Amino acid sequence: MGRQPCCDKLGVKKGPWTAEEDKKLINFILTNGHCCWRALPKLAGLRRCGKSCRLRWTNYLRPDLKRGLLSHDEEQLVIDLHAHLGNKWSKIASRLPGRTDNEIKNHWNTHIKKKLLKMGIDPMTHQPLNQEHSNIDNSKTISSNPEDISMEPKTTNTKDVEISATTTEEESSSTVTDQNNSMDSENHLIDNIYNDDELFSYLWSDETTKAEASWSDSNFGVGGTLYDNNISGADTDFPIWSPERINDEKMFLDYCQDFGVHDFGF
DNA sequence: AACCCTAGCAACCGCAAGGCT
DNA sequence: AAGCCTTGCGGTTGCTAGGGT
Repeated sequence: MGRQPCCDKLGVKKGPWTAEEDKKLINFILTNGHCCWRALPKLAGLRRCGKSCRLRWTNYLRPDLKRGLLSHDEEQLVIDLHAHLGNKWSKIASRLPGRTDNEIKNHWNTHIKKKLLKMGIDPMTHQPLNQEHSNIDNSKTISSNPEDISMEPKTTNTKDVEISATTTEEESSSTVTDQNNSMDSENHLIDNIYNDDELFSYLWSDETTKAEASWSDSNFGVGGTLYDNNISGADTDFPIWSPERINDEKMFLDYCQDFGVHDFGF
């Protein structure tokens, strides 16, 4: 029988999204959530495949996304996590609130890879290029097994990220640092989100009053949580932004105003 | 001014995983 | 247990803007 294509190719638009399409997608998701990506385009009046809609939403339209280049700390975290996890971009992204796997992957390929090469470090193995072979027998200091890597070459200061050797320890230690990191990131997120983007002020501006109801019900998760924790990875252990996480309600409302959801009826 | 080259990023594609029946 | 469906992931492509000649 074979796999059913993700969408009937006929009549499905591809390529860059228009502001109008973005708006439709945002409106629909704010109103109805995204219960079924496959059915979403039809329901939202979009000539796109569900996959494309999901990608657009998760990589570009989600209101909890950070925008702009990765900070030095974030970059360092990516390097450390990559040393540990390899090309598991979604897992890496799950440790960086507001960042998407696609964004991190792109950043890795365009910036970090080059930086590491310039510093004489193999971006895949995280070992010094000229020592790759001589270190094969010296696995105590630098292991070729990603699970065992306890130290990356000191590319930059690593004070903010320390990943211990074992998997379980890694989880707990990185959780602690992630929490610190994500608290900062969270503040950053609230400060920075969408401040500078005219497109978004347009996209989030009007025709969204019907979304009012959905903000208070379960469309965005239990008890009004804005986002499903699984959006960027199943094992997220950093604090996910949600109204509950913001201490007082006013702060939440301020936050909403920051990216234009004041028009949704708050 | 026109052309070429390159870097960066958004989006697509194919496959895999997991859930459901 | 098997097959189907949906979603998620990682690799890759292609467009565009900016810089250089």
